[in-house]
Amino acid sequence: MALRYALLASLYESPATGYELTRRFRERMGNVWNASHQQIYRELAKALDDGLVKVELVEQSGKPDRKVYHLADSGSAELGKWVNGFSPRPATRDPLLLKLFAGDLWSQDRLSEELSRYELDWQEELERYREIERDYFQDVQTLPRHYKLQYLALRRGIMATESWLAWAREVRDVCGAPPEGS
Amino acid sequence: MALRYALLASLYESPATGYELTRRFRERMGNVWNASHQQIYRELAKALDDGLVKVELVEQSGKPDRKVYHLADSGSAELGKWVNGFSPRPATRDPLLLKLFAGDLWSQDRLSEELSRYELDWQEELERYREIERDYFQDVQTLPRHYKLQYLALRRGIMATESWLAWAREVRDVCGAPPEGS
DNA sequence: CTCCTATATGCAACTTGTTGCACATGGTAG
DNA sequence: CTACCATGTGCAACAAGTTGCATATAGGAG
Repeated sequence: MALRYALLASLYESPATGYELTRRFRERMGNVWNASHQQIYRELAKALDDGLVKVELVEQSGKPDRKVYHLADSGSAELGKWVNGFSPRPATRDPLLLKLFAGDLWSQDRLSEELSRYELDWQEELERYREIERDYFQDVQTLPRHYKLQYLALRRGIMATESWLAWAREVRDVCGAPPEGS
Repeated sequence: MALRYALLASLYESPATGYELTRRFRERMGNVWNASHQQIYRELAKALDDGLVKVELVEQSGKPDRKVYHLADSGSAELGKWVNGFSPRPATRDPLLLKLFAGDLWSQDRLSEELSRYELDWQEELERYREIERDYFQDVQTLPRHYKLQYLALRRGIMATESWLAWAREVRDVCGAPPEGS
């Protein structure tokens, strides 16, 4: 049911179309929740069926009509119940770490190569996050609680990515695989 | 297909029954891969069907026979191919972070309470990891590569958990929710 | 004596996530 | 002129993960 709550939580911020929700997940909430547009459209239809959201049709010329989804009263009630309940930690399933257990089959060069790709990725992501931090969260203590909490989600993204980068350095230390430029 | 490779990787270490694989995932590889016993038995049957593993029946009195699975040649070949290919980063879906986006519906007390539960959990996990580190990985540089890589998986667990704990402290700083004993 | 835990296996139904495809148009890059 | 990208919606098939149940025995806690 968690995707359902992810959608409700995003609609709680502001009404949106399935397309916009897809972008929010990809761009602003990538660190928090992921879902494809197919999954989102499917789940929105179900939530509509269950009366948790309402739709407003907005006609457009050329393109298909926009279906703007709003949170219904029962929707925010449900969301409230879920948010105030306890959620267990998500399970980890990481292919990169898994490969370490078949290390003898993994050539040192390929490990190093793959690690470099990940590092580039993490570095880029970290820079994106830091930019958002600079641009939108200068004076955190003065912000209303709502934005403080979103800031904390961003901070989690930053810290998680930094932690991966620090780990990558340890991998190179232990395995003697020097970074790209050395 | 990734669960399949998780099983092959674990069998690459040593042959095991479905039951033992379940325990390995839960105890030693919790940080890397998770799967229920139902999922594991189902996937083992499929892998057997595809000729990637072999079974050896070991009779027992009282209990059901043990089915000890071994990696077949085609199994380690497949595993080798997968390990040396590139795996994209897994998507994140974290209910705790998601709740931050519906912050107005989340009472300060419940946030603080839930955070405390997570912190206890992380703390315990961290101690378990540190114990393993102390007991089995004293002289990392002298270990063969195979164990070095497993050590790095453990290090990832330690660093990830430490990072979560550091984040929890930031949450308390920003939200003014003091830790348990204060 | 009963309940719980550990060992050891598995089926069936359901939910969630992925992948490939489809349609419709306007703008921009080559 | 053509190909791709952005907007906007969705179906269908499949793979993966969850939840509930079932079976069988031995040992320990209460």
